[in-house]
Amino acid sequence: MPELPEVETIRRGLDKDIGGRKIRSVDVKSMKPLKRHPNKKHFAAMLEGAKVKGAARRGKYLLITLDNGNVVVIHLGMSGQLRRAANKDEVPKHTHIIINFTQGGNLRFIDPRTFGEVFAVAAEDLGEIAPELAELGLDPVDEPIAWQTFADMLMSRRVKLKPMLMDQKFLAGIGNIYSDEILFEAGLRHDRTSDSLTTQEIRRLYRAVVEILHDAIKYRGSTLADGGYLDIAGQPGEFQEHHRVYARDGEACRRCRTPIVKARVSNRSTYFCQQCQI
DNA sequence: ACGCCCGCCTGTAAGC
DNA sequence: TGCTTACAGGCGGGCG
Repeated sequence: MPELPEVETIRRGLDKDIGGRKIRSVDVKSMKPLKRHPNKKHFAAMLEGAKVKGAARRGKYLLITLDNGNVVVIHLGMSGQLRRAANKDEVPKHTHIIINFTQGGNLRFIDPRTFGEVFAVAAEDLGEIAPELAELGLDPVDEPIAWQTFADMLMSRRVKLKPMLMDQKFLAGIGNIYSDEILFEAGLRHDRTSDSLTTQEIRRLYRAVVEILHDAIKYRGSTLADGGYLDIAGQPGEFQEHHRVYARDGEACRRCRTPIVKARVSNRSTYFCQQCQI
């Protein structure tokens, strides 16, 4: 659920909200998200007493940098949320970690399905502890991709477009929702192979990747019917109102009025317009 | 090299 | 009404 636009919205909130704050203490309610730590103390000790420098993002990963040289890495998985709260606020179910600030208030990591992960690491050990971060592909929002690089990546492989867009080693940050929206915008079917695209189609796909992600960030991400994604203030996004295919099966295509089709592709819901996407 | 499936997990909703 | 089942999907791993 949280893909690049949602994570970026959270990053901006964090940067503004907790930047400069000092960490007084850390409550670990459950070790579930701390897969890479032997115990609670090992994690807490890397945070306590440090001041937050800022929040960065790589694909779907959040990186909170501290002034003691450590980095807190957060992946929200499918149902992870970060929430700013006051000390007296009720602690909801599935709250795994609470980071308390000296100025008052705290930041909570909440995750019902526990696919998310949190770990702290010395910045210089990041590559060793988290090789998957080093393997991430280009971030289409963080670093503008050269047109030729994009075309080369497509032409050098024979893969289906949807799995390719969702491959974090190719481009970082795109998941199930935005791959469908990007493919609609580009007018391409999910099962077209990467090396079958004409120059014009490559250009359309390239443009769609950048446009859809920027647009989604502008509307602060997508909050689906299950309310799985909320920003750090607990506010939903609005991009779901602009979805043209995702979760719109049976509804009329906004471009041609043909009903949007839902298919199950490699065990994932895929939405597309049979008329507009070739 | 690539496609596809599974397991991880829980809340929600549909179906019998 | 109450149970069972399917579904939501990010990601790593395994298999064909």
